[in-house]
Amino acid sequence: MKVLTKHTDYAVRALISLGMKPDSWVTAKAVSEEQAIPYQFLRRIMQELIKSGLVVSREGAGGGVRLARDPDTIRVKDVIEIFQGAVQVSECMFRKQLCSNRANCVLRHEIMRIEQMVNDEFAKVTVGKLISDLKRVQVLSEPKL
Amino acid sequence: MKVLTKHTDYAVRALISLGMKPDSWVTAKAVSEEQAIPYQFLRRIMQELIKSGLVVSREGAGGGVRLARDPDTIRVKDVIEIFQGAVQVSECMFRKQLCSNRANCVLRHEIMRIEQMVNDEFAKVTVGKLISDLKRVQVLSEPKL
DNA sequence: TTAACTGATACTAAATTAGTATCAGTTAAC
DNA sequence: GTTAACTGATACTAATTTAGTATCAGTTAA
Repeated sequence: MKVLTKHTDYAVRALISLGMKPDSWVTAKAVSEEQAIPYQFLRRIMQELIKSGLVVSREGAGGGVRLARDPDTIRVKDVIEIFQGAVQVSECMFRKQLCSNRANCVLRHEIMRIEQMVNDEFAKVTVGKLISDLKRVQVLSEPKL
Repeated sequence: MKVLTKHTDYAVRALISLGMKPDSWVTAKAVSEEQAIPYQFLRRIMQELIKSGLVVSREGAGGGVRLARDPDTIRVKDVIEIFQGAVQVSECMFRKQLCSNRANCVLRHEIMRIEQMVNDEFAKVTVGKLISDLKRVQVLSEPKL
């Protein structure tokens, strides 16, 4: 069971890269090298992130992209929704006729409950949190002076 | 984000059908009609369930399939693992070199945590539980005498 | 002997995911 | 004002997964 697609995975990692270099225009090239993401693929992912308003861009030489807002306000859930669509809340609740088969219905009820949990969890994880985790890990692994 | 594939969804519903008719051989045809599952597709799903030991079959006229054990011991998690593979515990833990990119690593850590939650939840849901939920729903919706 | 079944397996179609390529337009710097 | 370094837009292909179909062989009950 694969939770995140490459799109989402790469997007989050790109957002982390951008979040670690605040107030500067970072090129797609630089991110693609830093995160080992195929350049053209990342470009398309970036364009989605720009369209959705999570990052802003500047064209031309010396241009690039940067986060549009505080990393703490960018949730992994938001990124998932851009690339994989919203976590499905089963149609069951809204369209009664789909529930005529009740075996289907009780199963969906459980699925909905679990999907909601996943949703809530991914809403708690922000790019800001990942960056601070990352910095903590890096400090721990630094050789002692 | 789709949690269950049709394979798993159909399989669970088929198991519910079988669990509701204990001690009798139920044909794939009957299940396919009851649950509105394409017959040939269900047949292949059944064959997987048989191979994996969740159901047993009897060949020939008057044959069919039945649950191999108590519905309370058949977990949705088991079914997911048959058709969608185990919930991925990131390779990150086992192959250190994949963690050289730390942005990747902190993200995976969160994913692993959430996957574990999902895993645990689907382990709690058994076919027996779904059947009892189902019976409860049916009683509630019966017209009063 | 025949009809009702499952066992095994090969196949196709559709959808999703992953990745590539190209050309147009913008900007900084020389 | 030309050029190099960028993003914007968009069209395309390849690989993988998911969904579904079809067929023939073998087993069993009646």
